[in-house]
Amino acid sequence: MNKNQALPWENPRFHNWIAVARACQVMGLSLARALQPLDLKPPHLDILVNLFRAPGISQQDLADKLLVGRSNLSMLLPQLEKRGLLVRRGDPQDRRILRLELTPSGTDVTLQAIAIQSELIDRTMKTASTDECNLVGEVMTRIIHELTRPDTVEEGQADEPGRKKA
Amino acid sequence: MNKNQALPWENPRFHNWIAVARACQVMGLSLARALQPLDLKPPHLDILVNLFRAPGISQQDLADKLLVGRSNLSMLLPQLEKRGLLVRRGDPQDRRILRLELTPSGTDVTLQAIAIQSELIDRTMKTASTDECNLVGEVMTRIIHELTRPDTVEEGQADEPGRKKA
DNA sequence: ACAGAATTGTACAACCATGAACAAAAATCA
DNA sequence: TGATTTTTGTTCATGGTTGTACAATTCTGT
Repeated sequence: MNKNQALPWENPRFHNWIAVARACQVMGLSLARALQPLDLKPPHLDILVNLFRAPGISQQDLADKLLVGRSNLSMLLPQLEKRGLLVRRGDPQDRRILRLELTPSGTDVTLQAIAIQSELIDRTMKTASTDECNLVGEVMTRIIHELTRPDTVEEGQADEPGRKKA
Repeated sequence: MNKNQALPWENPRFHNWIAVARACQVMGLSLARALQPLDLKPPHLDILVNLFRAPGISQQDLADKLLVGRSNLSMLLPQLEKRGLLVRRGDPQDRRILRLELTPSGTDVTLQAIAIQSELIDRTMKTASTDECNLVGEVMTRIIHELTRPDTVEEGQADEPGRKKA
């Protein structure tokens, strides 16, 4: 039991990551509250932003970007479509695919939501200098690459988050 | 509409935070996979670790620490109790309170889970130097304080995450 | 002491997310 | 061409999370 560090709380890597995780959690809660007036939740915002930046994307590609399952989108997208925020148009070239696009009203809501999120993030991150901020982003990018390296991810045939890339 | 920054993608604070959020997401997915052999999910680990560090804590205090609702714990704790990982003992001083404690078997599982999590975090954070790592943690701590400042949180009387402190 | 307020944990309905099984369409390959 | 495999999206059962309503207990103020 004592051949390696039994309790990792004095390990800087460990407790510093715990701080990252907690910051994400409180940011998520704050964002959820800030989005309430628009009747949106963070997952909805993720969808809308990706549609804003990549109009015409398919549901599968969107699921890959968001790291969620296709079934998730199959449940959420009809709701947003009924609210008139987006449309799903069949692709004549490949009739399996539904291409997603924001409606004008959806674009409007998306811009409002982005403004809310941006304001929240800006206020929050003002506690760090630009240099610190950039360093944090750089470290996080390295972490993402480390965790998505194909040889450390090796996984099965699931429908769900983190599939093998075509 | 153009009185402020319409699209914040060239804002360093914004896109660097997006990197933080994504890193947390992939870390969460990796942790969930790494915990599968123990038949635990990240929320279970959060509970066990807090019981390990604060034996005898009440459900309410635990919910406050985890930033989840009491009802959440009322659903999860009986499962873990049935698995023999913890016990809920009534407090003779205050008969409303159930005090939580790990069983020996629960302590054993918790130590295994912590080892798994610690290994994952250590491998991941090795992509950053100790100084970078500490700076990240410091920035995150500032962010947490900013987001939990009482005057910016002002909220209602909900049962759920982020209540006013007694 | 006692009435009203506050706190702790539970029960339940609603919603969200996941993974497996499925149908339709396209790609592959003999 | 025709058979097999792959890809895309849906459906459904399961389980996780939230918020509300509630019973039991303790606290507060008079």
